Amino acid sequence: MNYDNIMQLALERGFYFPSCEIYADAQAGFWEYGPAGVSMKAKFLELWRRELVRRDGMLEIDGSQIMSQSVFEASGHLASFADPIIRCKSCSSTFRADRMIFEVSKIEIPESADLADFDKVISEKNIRCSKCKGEFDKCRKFNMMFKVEIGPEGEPAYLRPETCQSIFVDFPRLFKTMRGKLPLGIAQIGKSFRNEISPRQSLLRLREFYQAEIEIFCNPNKLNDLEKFSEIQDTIIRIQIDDEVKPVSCKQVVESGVIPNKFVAYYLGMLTEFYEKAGIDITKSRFRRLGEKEKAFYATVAFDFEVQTTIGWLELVACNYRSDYDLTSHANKSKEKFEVLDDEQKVLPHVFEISMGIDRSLYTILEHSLREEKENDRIVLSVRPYLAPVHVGILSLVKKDGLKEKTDEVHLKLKRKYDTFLDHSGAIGRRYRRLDEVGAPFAITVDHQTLQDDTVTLRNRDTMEQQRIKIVDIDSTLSKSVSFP
RNA sequence: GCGGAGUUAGUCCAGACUGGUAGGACGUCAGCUUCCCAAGCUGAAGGUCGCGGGUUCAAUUCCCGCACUCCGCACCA
Repeated sequence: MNYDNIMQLALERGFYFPSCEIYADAQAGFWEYGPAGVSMKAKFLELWRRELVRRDGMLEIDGSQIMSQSVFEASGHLASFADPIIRCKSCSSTFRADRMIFEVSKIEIPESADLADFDKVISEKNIRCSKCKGEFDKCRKFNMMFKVEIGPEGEPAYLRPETCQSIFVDFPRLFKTMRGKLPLGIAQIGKSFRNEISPRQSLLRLREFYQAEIEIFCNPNKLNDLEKFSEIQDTIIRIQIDDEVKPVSCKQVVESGVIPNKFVAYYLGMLTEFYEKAGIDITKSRFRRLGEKEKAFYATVAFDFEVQTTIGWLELVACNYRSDYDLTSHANKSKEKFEVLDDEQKVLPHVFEISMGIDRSLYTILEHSLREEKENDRIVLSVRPYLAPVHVGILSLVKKDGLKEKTDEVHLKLKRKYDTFLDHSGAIGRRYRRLDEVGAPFAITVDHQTLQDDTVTLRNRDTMEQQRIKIVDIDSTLSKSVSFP
């Protein structure tokens, strides 16, 4: 199913929809999660906690979304998270100054150079608009961070453009108080904000979006000294080598030197296992090593985890080896000490980051899970049961003869523990179809036989088959079927 | 930001050229019927036709501006 099908499902079934849509001044790039979206997101994040945070013994924090200016002076975002742009005075086309200059004059100016340097070259080389030959306005910086003003004096601060800065800033306290030992993972789920020039495609390019980020602090001298590597050494990851995606075990990928060390391979393997359990079609995924030009300014080695969707390859996770870039910067700026003891030696940890886009991941799960079954005239969202927005539909075959009351009783027993949907009205087939579309893996139906022997039918979403089970056994049956792996 | 196409009920769309405040399908709700897979019948609710301005006696329709959505370019941690 394609992007449009997912969009329609999202709007009709309450997965997500545009923010502030009743007002004309609603801005692009902001979307809301509806009930089904929230339910699925919560379960996805629970899986993430299980498969990454708890599995690897990481710490989880929840930091402020607004952070002080100093943080971003140190992190480099104030200077580097901005593009020098020039605008044509006559046709108002906007270009990146550094690229325009390079194309025309072959002079390379780093994008972080002073604005005056760009203006100087533009006037010296008489660079004109490539569309209309018009003159350019003065070069200016477009910073993608949202600035906010704090208090009556309007002190400057920023909405964080990535969640991880809290983790770096908090690292000294966390390491001391949580009795940290390297390697130590610190994780965070939260919102980040980027003033994208042109947000697109609903959840895929947002101005306000969710990230699940993990920063693993490690001793750079011990990147191949990792006992737990044996856990994932046979896990197959799909990695792009010379334009070809090959499935290779984590062990092989290190031995062949495609991935620089066991440490990185370990987390890429773990990430693959996570997405497999999240129901993404792993055969449509790849790790792609980024070239020098594509990498973020803080990364020394970067792998993107990408998946194939109907609108092309989509980046779900950025895995960056950030070395000591962040800790050194924050140490210099704040005078705080970031060195820690590892085997009686003082080291400044390096950081490997797994930066996941939650919204994009959820979209991909929907796209990889939604299918149309023409023979049964239905659309089915075959998500993993433990991620389903609704675990179980609870239906009365008909309303009368006391079946409604009996159904309500069954519902009452289940609704605290499971995400249920109670439904008494309409044709039974239609109610099953509706549940199929929100991905409910099971439906329980109370019929006339229920009144005689306290049994109900349990319908399986994917097979449409039913089995009859005792009411007292519903809980244990469901419990097994919808629990996390 | 540029170029193109759009925006009408929860969803998908018709209507407009020829101005007189809207219609279908699906969905939703209620009732009857059926009694396990979108059946049928009856009825109902739901739209200031994206927003603002202009022309006009009258604008969803014509004109202008803006926003949003989609596609392409550019941008993109």
